[in-house]
Amino acid sequence: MFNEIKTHEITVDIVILTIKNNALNVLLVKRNNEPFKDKWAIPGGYVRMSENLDEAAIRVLKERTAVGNIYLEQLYTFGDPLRHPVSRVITVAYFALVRAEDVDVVTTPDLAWHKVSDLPPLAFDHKEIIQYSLKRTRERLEMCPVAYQLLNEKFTLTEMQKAYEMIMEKKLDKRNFRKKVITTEGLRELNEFSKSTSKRPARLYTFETIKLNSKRAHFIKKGD
Amino acid sequence: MFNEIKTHEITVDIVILTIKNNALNVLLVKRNNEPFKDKWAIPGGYVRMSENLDEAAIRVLKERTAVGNIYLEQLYTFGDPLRHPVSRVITVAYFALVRAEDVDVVTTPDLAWHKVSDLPPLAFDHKEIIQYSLKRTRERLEMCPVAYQLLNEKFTLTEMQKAYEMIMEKKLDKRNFRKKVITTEGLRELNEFSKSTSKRPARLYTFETIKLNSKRAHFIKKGD
DNA sequence: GCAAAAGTGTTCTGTCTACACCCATGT
DNA sequence: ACATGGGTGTAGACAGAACACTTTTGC
Repeated sequence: MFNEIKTHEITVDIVILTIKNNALNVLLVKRNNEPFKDKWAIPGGYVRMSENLDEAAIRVLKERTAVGNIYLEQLYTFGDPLRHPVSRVITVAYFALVRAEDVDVVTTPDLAWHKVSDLPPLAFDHKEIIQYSLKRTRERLEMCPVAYQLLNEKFTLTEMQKAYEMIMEKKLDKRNFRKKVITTEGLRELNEFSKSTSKRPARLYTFETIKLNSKRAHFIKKGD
Repeated sequence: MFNEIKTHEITVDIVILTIKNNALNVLLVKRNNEPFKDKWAIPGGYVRMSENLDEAAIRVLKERTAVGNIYLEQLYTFGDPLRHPVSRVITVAYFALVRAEDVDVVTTPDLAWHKVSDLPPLAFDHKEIIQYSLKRTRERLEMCPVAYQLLNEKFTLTEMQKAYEMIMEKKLDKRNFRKKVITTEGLRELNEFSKSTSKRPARLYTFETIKLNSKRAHFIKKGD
């Protein structure tokens, strides 16, 4: 009986977020097959028999980007029978936060960063998946300094504040932000200063230790 | 190639929690098939082609219990290739909070409530799934009054405090608890008092409105 | 009348918010 | 010298924590 068929196609799809050009960006691929041919989608792939879900997510991530220092967390599993117009595909969605300076993506007309505030039409339910990943990122931000995963290894407090403001979608008070952040465990003040930008150089900071808020989230280091 | 096989068996498993006998309890079934024959497990079942994941979870829930007023939320998807010793089964875990007074479970030697503080050996990775559901319940408790889903429709503040203490696994201060809870939106003081227990009767309260913290969580009402 | 649980306020402390000016540098 | 972003402190509001006694009832 149709209802009793019990094997399904399972994919992982990954929302890969980074900060680029002063905005939060997500990596999208243009589909070159039906369904949704020529529409943009988040990167994904089938789960293989021999790998667990996290491994599948990491594999898909590495197929698209050469990156070190990734924050990776399972987001939610989407399984509406109609989410895929042709067959039944259940997808385990992940989201990843990556550093712009660490990312090595060869962007082509078919693989590109898009501002999350200005997304093209997306395949499947990928818009919903991206929206949910933003909500989850906001929640994480309040609990542990995941934002550091979006920042370069050395960063100024203004850069960090910009990152928070982008994700939280609201302006923060400079003095209050710095006061709070400086008391954060694991943040270290460096004796180095930004030089690139004109005007007064800003002190650089770095994170020495990060506490994960869940044993089910991963920080993947360069070379893993 | 083996690695490329892309369909999997997919199940939903549900951690069903309630308060019984002054303790947090989880509903378990005794398996009557291999693998793990005669071990306890959380209720689960295969996802059918025509239903989405939430529907599958609700169906499994209703196969085991006749209940109204359920809080139901997707928990996490477990997909380790070795979690099932025989075949590859990926499970989307859910957790449900139900009211003792609403639950109609015919408990038998093969279907019974167990105190979460005193679990028997469990099949598969179900121990881990239960642990994670408790963590999530704690998180939810801090954000929205899901505890009301575990309490009877009318309850005393002491009962509510006991529920919080069981889930948070720590003692709370009576005066502070009451002060905070009474300012909660949606809690209504009734002109009724508990009679059953000896000693001074306690005022009863009820929730009139509950805010969900996520559009992906459900309150399922009686008769749905 | 006594055992048992119900009910009730105040103080302290730490955290979050709002808010405006001087400083160091490059041009 | 001036334009630009970097850097700094204080006061008020609010929320959470600590803490002990009186009240009401059943027996």
